[in-house]
Amino acid sequence: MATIYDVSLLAGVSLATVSRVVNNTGKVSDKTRQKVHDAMAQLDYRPNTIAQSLASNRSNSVGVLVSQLDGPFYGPLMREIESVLRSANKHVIIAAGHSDAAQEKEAVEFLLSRGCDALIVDAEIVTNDYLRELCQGKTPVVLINRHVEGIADRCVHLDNLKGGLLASRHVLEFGHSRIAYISGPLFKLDARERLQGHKQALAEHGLAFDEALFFEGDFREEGGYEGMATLLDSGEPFSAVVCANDQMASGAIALCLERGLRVPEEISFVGFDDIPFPRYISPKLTTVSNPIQDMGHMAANWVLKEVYGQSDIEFNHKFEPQLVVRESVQRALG
Amino acid sequence: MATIYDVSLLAGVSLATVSRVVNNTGKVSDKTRQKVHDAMAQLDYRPNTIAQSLASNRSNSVGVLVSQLDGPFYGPLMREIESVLRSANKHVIIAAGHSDAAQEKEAVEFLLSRGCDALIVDAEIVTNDYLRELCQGKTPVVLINRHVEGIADRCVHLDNLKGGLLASRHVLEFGHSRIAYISGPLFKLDARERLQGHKQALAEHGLAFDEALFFEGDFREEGGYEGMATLLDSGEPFSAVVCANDQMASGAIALCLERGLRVPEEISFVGFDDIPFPRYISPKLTTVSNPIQDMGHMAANWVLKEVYGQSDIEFNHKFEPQLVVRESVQRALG
DNA sequence: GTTAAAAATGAAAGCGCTTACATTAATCTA
DNA sequence: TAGATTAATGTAAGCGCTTTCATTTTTAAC
Repeated sequence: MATIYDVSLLAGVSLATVSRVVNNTGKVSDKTRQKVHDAMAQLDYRPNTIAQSLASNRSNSVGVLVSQLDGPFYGPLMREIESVLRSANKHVIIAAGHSDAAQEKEAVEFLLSRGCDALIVDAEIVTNDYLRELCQGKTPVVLINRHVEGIADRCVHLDNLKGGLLASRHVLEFGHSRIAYISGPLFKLDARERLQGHKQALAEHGLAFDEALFFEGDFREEGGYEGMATLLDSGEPFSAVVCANDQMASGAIALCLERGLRVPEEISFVGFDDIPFPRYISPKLTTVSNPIQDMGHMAANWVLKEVYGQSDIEFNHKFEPQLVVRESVQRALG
Repeated sequence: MATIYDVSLLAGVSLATVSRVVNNTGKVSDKTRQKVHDAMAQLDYRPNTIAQSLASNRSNSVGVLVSQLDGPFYGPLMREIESVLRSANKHVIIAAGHSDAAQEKEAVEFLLSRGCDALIVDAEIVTNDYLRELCQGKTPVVLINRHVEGIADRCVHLDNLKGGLLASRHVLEFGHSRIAYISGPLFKLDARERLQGHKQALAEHGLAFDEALFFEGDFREEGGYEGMATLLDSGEPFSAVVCANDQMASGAIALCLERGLRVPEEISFVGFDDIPFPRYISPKLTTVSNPIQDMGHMAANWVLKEVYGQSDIEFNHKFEPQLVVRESVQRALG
């Protein structure tokens, strides 16, 4: 592999000049530039990005921490981030936190030691204090899906409370009053916020929150399935189920269909996130949109702007969920 | 950030010695090692991986190229790769090819120039010649989801033909004879191989392949939905649909349900890949398993073994699909 | 107590690039 | 046309680490 030195030799110029044309910095005469380009082409020269990073103290890479690499939620987020960054010729190092404090921290360390110019972090478990300290460091950090006091200007997040409100209000307005709730794991902030929205909606309609109609799931199909079974088996009557995400809603609906319950005729369902798949089940799932891609877009552009001076997007911290009415909620009987 | 030099100063030893204890190479007396460890701890020293890479010509990073970052198929693949590699303290740089030749090549260039120690490549579009040449290079490469003559020892792939055979045989054995086929995009090898399996199964049963019952989709829900509409609207009779992947099957089933067709009573369906979601629709989708995670595991371990000398897994090139019988196929009437 | 072998350590030359600064060439001004 | 600007190029010192090779220290052998 040819080095910059080989190029300078062949072109008959100095290292500095080659570097200038490679990076398009400083003044270079057209004639010289051409010579250098020719030499680069002839040698099939490609800069060693590692050496560039070391010398310039810039890695042109940004670290992304998500809790999982797969799933309908993080996939689109990463896709959006990668796409924005790549079109600016930056690239992405991805690490997974697996919803574990130690792994999240280790991943951050890792990305930092890898010389990332910035971090986009979707941390579920680590404490606010840890994140505040992280933001103190010299590597710029954006937080996704999390609102942390004191560093609000670094957070891109969804108004989960409002989302929860929207979902539950919808079924309430359809006349349901016995409403089961399948929650996400409560160690996750968004799960707690959505639940809070639900409770608030209940209160608005003068209804008390009933522990017997509550199940703490895992944000996955399995949890919804299991939660639905538990709820049904408890014997408590209810006519609608609000699920803290679409995956659990899908699992819950699957169980209902297995047991021969008709949806939405006998039980209504609302989800959360508006992931693609449940649009293809029957009934099509009524849900609350989560503009995760927009948030990824925003985070990536923030990095472009703050770190590379390349974007002039206006920073928007808080994204609004919206109710997406489809077919899984029906008016309560009686 | 403390450098190795600071550590050497504080510990009162040379750079070389610090490097030795950091990398656990060469001989170092216990006493010295302890001094160095103390100094590192005191300074909160963490090696600069970029400098390490430059000096050692080893980046401890492996590049992964997939066609998409999201979706039910690539997510688990990446998860598995990241997990294996990370537990060996390597890390992953991910790039997306977006099913476009130029982008795939650019991504490979990018990963190469980034100094990856190895590449795991799921390339859909670039030619076999390109891949053969790539494998010639000094960076070791494993190919996933693709079988290329001449470099078969670098390929980890699924027996798609057999999978296609399994799927179609299943409906054939249930007595169907008018079988529609919704294919993946034919520029993709796996789509072609699966189709070939279908044709072969047809031939085994003395049936001719009928163009009128064929639709070329896109491996996404939309394509299945659209394909189903086209097929239905064509007026050609058929009692079963074989889909080249589960996503298209889901889209196709969704359309049927919209039109009030009962599945599987009126139309039977088989999918391919066995992704999680369609297990939660009704009817549960009969499909063919695609051990994508196993393949990712294998590819990652190959890298560990060949590049880092760390694994002693036995290399398995070809993975076998299996029929997963659920509820979406019913005996043909008459 | 020598001497040879082994173990521990250090000196220093890179790895391929960037960049401040110095130098030289070209252009302008009066 | 001398002197002052400005443009173009080159020199060389790093960036933080690894690694070869030489040197010193310790241990072993007799």
